[in-house]
Amino acid sequence: MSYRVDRNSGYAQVPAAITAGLSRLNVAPLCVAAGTDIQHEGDAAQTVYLVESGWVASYTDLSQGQRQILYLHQAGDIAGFADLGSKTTTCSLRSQRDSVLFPIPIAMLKSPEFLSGATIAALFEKYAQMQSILMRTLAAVGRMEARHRIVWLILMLHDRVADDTGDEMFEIPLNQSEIGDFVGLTNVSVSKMFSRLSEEGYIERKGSKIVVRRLSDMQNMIGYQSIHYRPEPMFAPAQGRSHKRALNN
Amino acid sequence: MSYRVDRNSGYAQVPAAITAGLSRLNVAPLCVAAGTDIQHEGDAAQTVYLVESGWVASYTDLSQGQRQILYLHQAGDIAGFADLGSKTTTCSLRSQRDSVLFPIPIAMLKSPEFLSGATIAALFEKYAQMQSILMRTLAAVGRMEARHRIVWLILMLHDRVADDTGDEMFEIPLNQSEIGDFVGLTNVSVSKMFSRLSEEGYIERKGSKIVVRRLSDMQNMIGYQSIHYRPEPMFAPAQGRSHKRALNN
DNA sequence: CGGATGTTTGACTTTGATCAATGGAAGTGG
DNA sequence: CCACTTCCATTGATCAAAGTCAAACATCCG
Repeated sequence: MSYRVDRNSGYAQVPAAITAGLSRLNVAPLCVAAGTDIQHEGDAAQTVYLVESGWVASYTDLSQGQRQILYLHQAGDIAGFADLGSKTTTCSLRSQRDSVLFPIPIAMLKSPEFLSGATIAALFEKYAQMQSILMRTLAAVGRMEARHRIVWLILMLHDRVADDTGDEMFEIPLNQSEIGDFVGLTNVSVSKMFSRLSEEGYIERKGSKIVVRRLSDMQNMIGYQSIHYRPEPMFAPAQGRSHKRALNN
Repeated sequence: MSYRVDRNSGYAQVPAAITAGLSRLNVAPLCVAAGTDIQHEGDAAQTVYLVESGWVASYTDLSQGQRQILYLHQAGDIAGFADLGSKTTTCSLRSQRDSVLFPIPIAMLKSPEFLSGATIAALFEKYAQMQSILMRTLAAVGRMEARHRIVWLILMLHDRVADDTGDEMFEIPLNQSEIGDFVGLTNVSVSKMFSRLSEEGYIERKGSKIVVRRLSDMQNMIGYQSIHYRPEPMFAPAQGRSHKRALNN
């Protein structure tokens, strides 16, 4: 697996090629406290946000007051990209934790100055990864029973947050109502499912943190396939080695 | 809205900039009959497919035999992009109707030959649009009751297939079980919802085709916002003026 | 301490799933 | 042309999973 990174947030970080592009633009970082509304559905679409650290949620509110969280952006993700082609934004953004963002004006994003070959490659890769995660979310929400959705959420976050320290404890940057808004349940169901999973020894809960105790049992329960970040850059076909089997288990 | 196009499939078509990139690659079109499996989950990820005409579905099968249709690709869409960064594909592809595809090897997709400025622009725009539709799907599936999901599906397809001929009849390229696999219901529920919508005069059914009879009532029912394709190309590549500000028209 | 925020639990209700039978349309082969 | 099959859609009866409602409990914090 390799790909270790220093930061405590696991190995998610802004790809070097994007950092490089960014440095050419002279964009100032933006620090936001947890719970800040960064963008509201319907605003003019002018900026995308590259997450440097923290957690940001993309969500949308439906006509009958229900909310759907569409994506949890971690370090290295770009929020707001879906609105690149529209006049107004179609989703809202909110920081779930204290976060640092780089607001990139769309005009700049499209400038040749930013779009060097390596940066384009990194962006494509990022978008592919986000699309893949979105699709997995859709499959979980569309076709799994409540219990399995929660297991899926835990495994997905565990996967995205994983580091090699062996410390398996991590935090879900959502409260139970928000978890419900993410996986299509109510806070009550979420609470019940968590309690059951805890009773049955699949997870252990310490405050808002979680330890996965029976990882492979949970993976088997829902047939979970690990999200594998590519250990080698997309545009450097390079030596075959590495992820032979990264998958299953 | 403008943007009329000749073909009978409404105004969806392959963006010119992508056609241009394609012509530099010498890719032969691939004709597939309706119901053909084009790619299976787990295959090596080597190719993406640009849809020239027809309908292609991306789907995934879950461990307990359930299927989730993730995306309906129409002319101009690219299927398989989510696997750009992985070794094996995470979704399967199937033609829902007779279709013509351009299989683009990923190595070629990444070649500078294909990736001219205008082609990059068109790809970004396409991905943004697909991400946006995926997010809307997720919101519908995650947070709407059965009846509203069906209404959403009809409106979404109506939107994507719309042309200006005033002929409001269109075909859903899915049978009722597949519709269920798309919006997270069973075929039985889908049948009941369609029957009710028809009784109530929202739609009219002629064989496998549909006419929307009370469009704005349906839009109000679920607070539907039209997917708006941008009336002008994002990078305005053709006439020199290139990337100045193309956006927020 | 009081207030805000979030979680847990139980009683009850509802939506959509499941099961099963029926019917229709299209295609095939004799 | 008629049996026969296959694939799909429809309908009704029943059931179960998750939603709703409401109250209690926990934590945190000034």
